[in-house]
Amino acid sequence: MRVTIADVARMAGVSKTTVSRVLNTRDEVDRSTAARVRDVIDQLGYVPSSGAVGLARGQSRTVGMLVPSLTWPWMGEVVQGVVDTVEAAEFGLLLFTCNRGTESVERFTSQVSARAFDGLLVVEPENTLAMLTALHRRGLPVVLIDDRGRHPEFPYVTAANREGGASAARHLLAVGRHRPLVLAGPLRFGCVRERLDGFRAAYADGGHPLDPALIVESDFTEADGREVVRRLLAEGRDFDAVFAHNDLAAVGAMAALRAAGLRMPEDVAVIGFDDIPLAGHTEPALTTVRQPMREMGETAARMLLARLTGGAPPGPPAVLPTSVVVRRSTTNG
Amino acid sequence: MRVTIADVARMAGVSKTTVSRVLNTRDEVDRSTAARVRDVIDQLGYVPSSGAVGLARGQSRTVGMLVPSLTWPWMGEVVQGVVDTVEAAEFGLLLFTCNRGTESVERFTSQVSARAFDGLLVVEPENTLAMLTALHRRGLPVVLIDDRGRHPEFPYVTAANREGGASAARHLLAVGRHRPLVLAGPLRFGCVRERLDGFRAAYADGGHPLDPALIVESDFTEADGREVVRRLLAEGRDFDAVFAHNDLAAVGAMAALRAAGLRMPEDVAVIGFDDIPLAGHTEPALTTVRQPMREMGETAARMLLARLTGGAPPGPPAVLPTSVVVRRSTTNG
DNA sequence: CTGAAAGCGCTTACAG
DNA sequence: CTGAAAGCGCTTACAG
Repeated sequence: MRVTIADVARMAGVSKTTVSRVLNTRDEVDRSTAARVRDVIDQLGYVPSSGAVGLARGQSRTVGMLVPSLTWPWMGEVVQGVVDTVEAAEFGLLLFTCNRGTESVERFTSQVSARAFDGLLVVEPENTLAMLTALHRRGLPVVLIDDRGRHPEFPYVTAANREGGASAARHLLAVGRHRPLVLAGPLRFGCVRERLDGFRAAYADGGHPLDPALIVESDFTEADGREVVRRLLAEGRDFDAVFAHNDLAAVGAMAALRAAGLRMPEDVAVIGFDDIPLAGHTEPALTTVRQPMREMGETAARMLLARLTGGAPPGPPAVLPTSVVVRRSTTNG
Repeated sequence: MRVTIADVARMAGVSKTTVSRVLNTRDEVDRSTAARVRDVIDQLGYVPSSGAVGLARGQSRTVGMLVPSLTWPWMGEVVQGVVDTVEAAEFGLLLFTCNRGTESVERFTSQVSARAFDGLLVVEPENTLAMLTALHRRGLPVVLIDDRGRHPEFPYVTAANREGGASAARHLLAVGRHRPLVLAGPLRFGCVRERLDGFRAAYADGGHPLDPALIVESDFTEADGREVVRRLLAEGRDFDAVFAHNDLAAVGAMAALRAAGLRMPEDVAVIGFDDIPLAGHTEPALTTVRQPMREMGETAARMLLARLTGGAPPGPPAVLPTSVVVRRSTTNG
């Protein structure tokens, strides 16, 4: 049988109220009484029922996390950062995905109403934004981990995309590349426009304004990255570098370059964005702009916990710095 | 304010008992009464509090999952399989990691005692086995997703390691390799011994017994895979293939082979185990024995849910088939 | 410093 | 078919 607070109270010869007080370390308890109660707790191995505590207190000490997919290359880092932070605060983490469309969204929404968690972390909400806004207005604390759009309604954490793009440009300029191809992501995403802006501005500053014909929209997939570069090479376009807006597209670009018999980095230098695990293992290894995914998860979790435990107000977005990880695809020096 | 069952009861002109009955679709309710109650529920947007339901019923409709790390290359697939299955059954998934040693293990244990979840899924419990055994004996349903050891006490799901090793051997034999190097994982792991046994038996069957000097223990890391192969090449060992017990070690082996100026697959064919995302992107792309990670997650979740909802007894282990994914590292035909 | 009692929002015998 | 009441295991005014 489960050990309850009543068992502890009986055995310690006090009321449940008193046990509850020592559990919650209120200082109104006599020291020797408290010590006795603590002894009994240890002896019985008593642990409060989280469900009962949650019901009585009106909160669950649990955080929800909604992700589009767990199989994206960088998602593990984000979730790891969140789990670590949430566990350290002695909260639980309830994980949801919304990969099955409407059905999962509805199921998810009802979990919220069921008060299964006190606050919510969301990664890149593309089709759940309306739902999230409604939940947020009803009072659910929400923090976004999101690069793709701007959501003034929510606190969020993101990477320094503009500066990331600029640093990619400065790196390519430093290795002497003046005609870069930009393999951009979908231009409807905020992060894509920012990376592009930063990159463009830095090239202009460097005295080599971008050729508009060498800015091409792609869709973040390896297949499309490969196809776009193949096509441009077939058209005879001239470029000495590729800045891909994510590593997967960069890998596709590298495949197309290799197929065309071009050497990297001698003929074309390639730089990506993300620093997924794969980046260190391509041939040549891929130089890339690193997004601090784990730190982004940690930061988002801390922001949410601050609201939940401290009652802190929403607070400004957190923009975490990127860094260029230099590998062989841009330099063999 | 939160809508409760009392609100619904009042508005529908019935007792809370009746509302609870229609919620739980007991058939003892008059059809028109039930319809009226359902109307009110929709109108109010009422959703039962999961905490209260859990307390009253003595179970949480939540499954716990304990993983060593979320950043391992194949972990995303496993967790995705679990989440999908658990969500479809309208259970929640509470995620834990134990990457911070004793402290996290203790915190985790107390979550169990707190009855935060009804059953537990565990991935490769290396240092938590004692704790898990204790929990299991106290009545917590546990299912393992584990290749590394044999745990007769628990139901588990695993891949067909022996057959996987045998299929690697048959593939290498089919491409004409008779002197393979086996880059084994740590021999204390069950999966390693099984992969080795299957591989050895298939080579013996093929008329080419393995050379014991070409079976080398390594530690599943890329760095060690590289170092081992480098050393063997330096010693002048003669082999025409490498069977690495995981893809990461295979990638290390490929780096060492390339550094030695050997061509793949012409001089040495390489086959790995796992089929992590990276495998399709190495140069040459890596042939490997695929473990169905997502299916393993799904299966484990189903086994656990069967116990939780159907009260089914523990049941036998599930052994899922592997398959050889042929890429360029073993054949350019 | 301590305890009796009400309450959190449900479910479930039990009685009718 | 329906409801009053007790109970799940806690917390928290309130009173002393």
